[in-house]
Amino acid sequence: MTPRFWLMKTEPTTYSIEDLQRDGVTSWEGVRNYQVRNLMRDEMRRGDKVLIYHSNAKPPGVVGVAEVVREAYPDHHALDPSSHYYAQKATADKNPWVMVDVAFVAQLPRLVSLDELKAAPQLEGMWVLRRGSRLSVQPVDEAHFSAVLALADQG
DNA sequence: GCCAACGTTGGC
DNA sequence: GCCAACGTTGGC
Repeated sequence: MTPRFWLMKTEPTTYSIEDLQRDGVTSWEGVRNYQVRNLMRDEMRRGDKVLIYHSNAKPPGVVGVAEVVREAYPDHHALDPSSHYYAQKATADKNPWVMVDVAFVAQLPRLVSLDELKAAPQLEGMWVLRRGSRLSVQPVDEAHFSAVLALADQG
């Protein structure tokens, strides 16, 4: 099977790459967008590699690498009224929301900022650079994935 | 804090 | 099923 590549956004004030390094493995709960749900449920596979991206950060950018270690399973937070991720319409019988587990792989030697990603011609077409792209989980070409890691090793 | 982009909701 | 209102994302 072909290895596959992703980018996942997280706000560092909520959950940062440092948090992931500390935890080792974490469940990626709280996705409440159907496009993203479908990608996670139908496309994400164990062993897939993930760029971890800090959004709403100064500056925003890619900070690390993770790996999918558990494929989609029900996001029980959707059923918990006390959870920030409570989804009023979800029931135990009909809970549309899923999460995956990801494991820490590496922190990049340095943050590769959104500005740098935009400026890199080899990253043209990367989804995160698309205007108005709001997918918090998105597929990444293998070439783009490698190019981001290469950028991190430079400068 | 602003606001553009865009997904979701709900009245009709 | 249309579409205006509303909510969220996320860069700036």
